[in-house]
Amino acid sequence: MTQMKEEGLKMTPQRMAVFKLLRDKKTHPSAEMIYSELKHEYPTMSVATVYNTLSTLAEAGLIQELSIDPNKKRFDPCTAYHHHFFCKVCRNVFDIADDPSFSMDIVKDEEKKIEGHQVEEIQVNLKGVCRDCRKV
Amino acid sequence: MTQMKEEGLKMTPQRMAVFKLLRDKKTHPSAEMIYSELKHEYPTMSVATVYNTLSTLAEAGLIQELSIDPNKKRFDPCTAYHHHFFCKVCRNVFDIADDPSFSMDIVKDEEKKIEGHQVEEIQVNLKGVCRDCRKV
DNA sequence: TTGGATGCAAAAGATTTGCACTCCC
DNA sequence: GGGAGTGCAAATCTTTTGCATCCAA
Repeated sequence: MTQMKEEGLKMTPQRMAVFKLLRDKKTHPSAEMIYSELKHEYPTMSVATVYNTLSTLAEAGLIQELSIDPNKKRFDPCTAYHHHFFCKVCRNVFDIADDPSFSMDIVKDEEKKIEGHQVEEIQVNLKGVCRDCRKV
Repeated sequence: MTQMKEEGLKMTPQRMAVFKLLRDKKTHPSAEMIYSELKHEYPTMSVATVYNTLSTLAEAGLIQELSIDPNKKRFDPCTAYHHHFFCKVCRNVFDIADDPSFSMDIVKDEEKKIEGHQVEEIQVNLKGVCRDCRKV
C-alpha cells in the first residue's frame, strides 16, 4: 500500500479501498464490479472516482489494465508477467502461470523491438471454456 | 468470397461489402470505421447491419474478433495464427508474423488444455509505440 | 414464397467530462 | 492554503435490441 506514496500519489480512502479490493479478489474485476462492491462500504463513492483511480494506478504501474474481456476493461493487481484465460461462458478471467513450456522469449527483454515497433507491454490472452463451466 | 456460401450464409451485398473492405484494408478496423467507409457506397446501410455482419462472419470463422484495442472491438480477415501490435499513440493495429524465435508451442495444438481450461483461441497482444510514431 | 437479413430508432452498457466542493499533504 | 482528488450528473461512445420491411435462395 505504501507503493502509492512512493509513486507520489495521495493516499485517499477511496484509492486505498480500490487497490485493496483488487488485491483481495482474484477475479480481475471491471470498474463497475469494483464500484458495486465498494459502494456498500463507501456509499458516497462515485463511479468516476473508480475510473479515475484505476487509470491513475495503471499509469503508476501499480496495477495492469487487461484487454481480454471483449466488453469491458478488467484490472489485475499483479504486474509480474503471466498469461490470462477468459471463459466465454462465465466471463471470468483466470491467471495462468508463465510455464516455460508455454512462454515467449520476447517477454524476457522489455526493451525489445519487433518489426521496428517499440514493445512496452505484452498480453497473452487465452479464451475458451474454463474447467468449471466444462463440467456443466 | 465463396466461403460465405460454403458456410451457409446468404450472400447479401452488405455482407460482401463488409467482408471485402476488411480484406482490402490492413488496418483491422472497428465496426464504426467500417460503417463510415461503407455508407458512402451504401447510403442506406445501417450500423446494426455492420455489427450483425461482423458477428456472423466471426461465428462462421471467416474473420477474427480482436481484443487488443481497449476501447472497441477490432476485426481481422486473416484467421491464420499470428500476433498483433497495438500502437498507443496512433491506435493502429499491426500484424506481427509468428516468428519461431517468438512463438508459443501451445498454439500448435488447438485442442490443448491449460490448467484444466479448454483453450479455443489464443491472442498475443503487443502494445507500445509503432515505428512510425517513434519517429515523430 | 419465406425465413433470414436489413434499416431505423431507441435502449443499454461502458467510460469520460465539467465543475463545484472536499480534504490530503 | 493550495492543488490534487472526489462526487454528481450529463454527455459520449460502443454495441445491442425490437420490430416492420425487404430480398436472396
